[in-house]
Amino acid sequence: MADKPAATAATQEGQARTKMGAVKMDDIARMAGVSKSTVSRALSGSPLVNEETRARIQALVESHSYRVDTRAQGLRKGHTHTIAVVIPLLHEHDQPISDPFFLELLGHIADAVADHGYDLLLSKIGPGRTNGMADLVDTGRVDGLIAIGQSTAHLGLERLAARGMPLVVWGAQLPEQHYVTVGSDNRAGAERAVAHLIAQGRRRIVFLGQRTVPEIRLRHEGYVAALAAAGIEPDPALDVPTRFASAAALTAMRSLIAGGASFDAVFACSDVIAISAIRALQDQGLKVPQDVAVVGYDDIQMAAFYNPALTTVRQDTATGGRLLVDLLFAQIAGRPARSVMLPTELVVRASCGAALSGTTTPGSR
Amino acid sequence: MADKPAATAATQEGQARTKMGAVKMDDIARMAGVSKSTVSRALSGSPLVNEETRARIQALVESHSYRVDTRAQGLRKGHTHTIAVVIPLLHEHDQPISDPFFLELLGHIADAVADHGYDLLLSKIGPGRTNGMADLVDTGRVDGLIAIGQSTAHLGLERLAARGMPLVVWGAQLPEQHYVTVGSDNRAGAERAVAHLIAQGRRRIVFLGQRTVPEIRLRHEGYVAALAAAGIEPDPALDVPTRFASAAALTAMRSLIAGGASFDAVFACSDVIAISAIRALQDQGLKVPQDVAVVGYDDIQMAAFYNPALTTVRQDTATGGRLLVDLLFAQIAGRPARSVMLPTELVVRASCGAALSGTTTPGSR
DNA sequence: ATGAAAGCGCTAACAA
DNA sequence: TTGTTAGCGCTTTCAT
Repeated sequence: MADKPAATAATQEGQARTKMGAVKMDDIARMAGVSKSTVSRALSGSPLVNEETRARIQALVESHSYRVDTRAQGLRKGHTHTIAVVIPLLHEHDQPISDPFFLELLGHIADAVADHGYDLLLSKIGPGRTNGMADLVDTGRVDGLIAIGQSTAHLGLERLAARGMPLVVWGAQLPEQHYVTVGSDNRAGAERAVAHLIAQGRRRIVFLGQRTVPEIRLRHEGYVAALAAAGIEPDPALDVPTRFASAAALTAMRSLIAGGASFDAVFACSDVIAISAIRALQDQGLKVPQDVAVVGYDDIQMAAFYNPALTTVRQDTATGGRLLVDLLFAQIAGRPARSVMLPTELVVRASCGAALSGTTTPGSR
Repeated sequence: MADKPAATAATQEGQARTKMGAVKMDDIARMAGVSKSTVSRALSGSPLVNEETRARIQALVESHSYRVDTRAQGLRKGHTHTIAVVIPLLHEHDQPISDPFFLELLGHIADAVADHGYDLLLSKIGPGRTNGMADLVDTGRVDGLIAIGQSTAHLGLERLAARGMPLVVWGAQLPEQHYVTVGSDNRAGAERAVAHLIAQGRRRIVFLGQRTVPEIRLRHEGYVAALAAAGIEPDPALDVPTRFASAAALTAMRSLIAGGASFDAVFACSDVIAISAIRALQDQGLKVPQDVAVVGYDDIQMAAFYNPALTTVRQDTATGGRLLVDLLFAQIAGRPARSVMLPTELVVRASCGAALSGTTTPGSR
C-alpha cells in the first residue's frame, strides 16, 4: 500500500494530487494561461468564451480530473444542490425498523433526486424535533426536505411550511393542512380491502394498526365505512393497536388470540404487520385463509412470495417517490405545488380466501 | 397559508426571517455589539471569551434561532462533516431492490454517523463508476465513503484506496486488498450452515446465489468445504446462480425444479432469496422442510416470521454498521484502520428440519 | 472574448 | 479578552 501510489504518480506528468492538495480552478487557469473567470465560464457552458480556449481548458480539466468544489460553488450561488429525506419511523423506540416499504420508496426518491442532479441527505431526525429539520436548511446543508410519514409531527411540519421552507411529506392529507403531501388514498384503499373481505362472507374483522398515525386513522375510517355499508357495527374488541415492527405485531395478535376474541378476518395496516399476524395465527393452529382471512397494506415485494401469498393494498412507490421529488423542486423553484392523493389498487392473492381459482402467484400473470 | 406567517411574524420582535434572509453571524455580532470573530469564538466554545459576552451572544442566537452555515464553515475549515454511503446493489438493473438487510445495516450506519455529529449522504452511484465515488470527495461534498457491497467494483475501490481516500466497504475480505472492509465471515458462516444441513441427513444441497459477487464466492467456498468434509462431491447441476431480487430467485428455483433436478436441501445466499425459493418449492407441492430443507443468510427481521420460520446465518448489522463508521473516522483522523471480519451465528429454526421439538419461534425464547 | 475585483459566511492568524 | 485582516474556492458584475 506504500509504493503503488508513487508508481502511479510517476505516470502522469502534471500529477495534480497524490493524496491531498486537490487541483483548484486557479491551477487550471494558470495552466491554460487564462484567468479563473474564464475557466468558470467555460465550465458552466457560457457562450462568451472562445471555442479554442474552452477546448484547451476542457483538456486540462480532464487530464487532471478536476472537479468544481460544490461547497464553494454553493456558498457563492446560494444553494446546496442537495435535498434531505427524513424518516421519523426509522427510529421507533431507538431501534431501527426495517420495513421494506421504506426502502422501496427511498430507492425511488433517490432515483428522482439523482435525475435532477441533486444529492440526497438521509437524516435520522425524529418526528419530535422538527426544528432539527429546520436546521438542515437553515445551516445551508440542504435546499429542501422530504419527510416520510408525518407521524406525530403534524404541528411541527405546519410550522416549517408556514416559514416558507420547501417541504413535501409522504403521508395523509389532513384537513386544514398547509404543507404539501403525497400519499395514497388511505381511506378508499382500506375501505375497498375490507369490503372485499366482507364480500367473502367475513363479518368479524380485526383492525390491526395504530390510529395515532394519521394515515392509519384514515384507514380505520375506511374500515368503519366498509363495515357500515354492510350494516356491521364495529366491535371495539377487534380494534388492535400495534406499531409497525414485526415483533410488536406478533405480540398484539397473540394477546388478541389469547384473550379469546372471535374473528374471521384481519385487516393489517402494513404487509409486515400482516405477515406477523399470519404467523401468530398459524402458531395457534388457525388456518389462513380458511379460518381467518388476512389482508395487508403496501404490497411490498415479498408480499407475493409469502405463504400464503398476501392479498394487499398496493401503494405505488414509484410514482409516489417521483411525485414527492417533483413537488419539492417545484417549491424550490417558487412554483406552486398542490398535494396529491394517489389511487390504490387491491391486489387479490391467496391470503384473503377469494376465488382461489384465480390465486395470483408471482410470475403467473 | 397567507396570514398565519404574518401573524407569527408580528409576535417576535426581532423577527429574523419571515421566509428568506436568514440571520448571519455578522448580524448577531452587530446586535451583541461585538465582532464576528467573538461570536465565532463564543459559539465554538473557546475559553478566551468573557462569560458575560458569551451569555449575551447565546441569548441572541437562541432568540433568533441562528445557526452557523455549515457550508461556509466547511469551506473554511476544509471538511464537510458529512460522509457518503454508496449502495451499488440499490440499483440492480435500474430497478431498486429492497432487501431489508440493506435498510437494517443502513439504519445502524445512520445512527453511528449521527453519533459522530456527521451527516449522511446517500448515493446511487453504481459499482461501475467508482470515479463517481471519487467525485463525491473531490468536489468537497463528503469527507469519506462507505460502500455497501463491493460487488464488481473491486478494482475501482482499490484505486480509490490507493489515492488515499477515506473509504470503508462492507463486503468480503479479498487477498491482496488495499482497502478496509468490514463483513461477516462468509466462508465460515456458509460452511456451518451447510454442515448443519448435512447433519440433518441432507446430501444433495442446492447452492442459490451469484458467485460473481465476492461475498457469495466465499460462501460457495464454505459450501464446498462442508460438502468435502462429509465426503460429498459438489454437483454442478445444483449450483444455481441468482440475483438478490425475489423475482429472480423465484425464477431460478422454478427452472431448477422444472429441469427435474433432484435435491433435498437449499442453501440460499440471502433470506429474501430463501423465501422466494420456499415459495417456488411449495408451489410445486414440495414440503419444507420435510421434502426440502432450506437455510438462508442474513437473519432479517422477517426471517423469524416466515412460514416455516427460517433457519439462517445471522450477520450482526448493529456492530457491523458501527464498525464501518468507526473505521472510516479513524481513517479520516489519520489513524490506521484494519479490516474486520465479524463472526456469524447459525440461527436454527423450522425451515431446515432440525430437531423440531426445539423449533425457534419469535418471542419464545 | 477575457480579466480584475468583490464578495458568499465563516474561521484563524496576528495585533491590540 | 477582543478586533482586524486574510482568505477557503468559486461566481459574477464591471471594465476592457
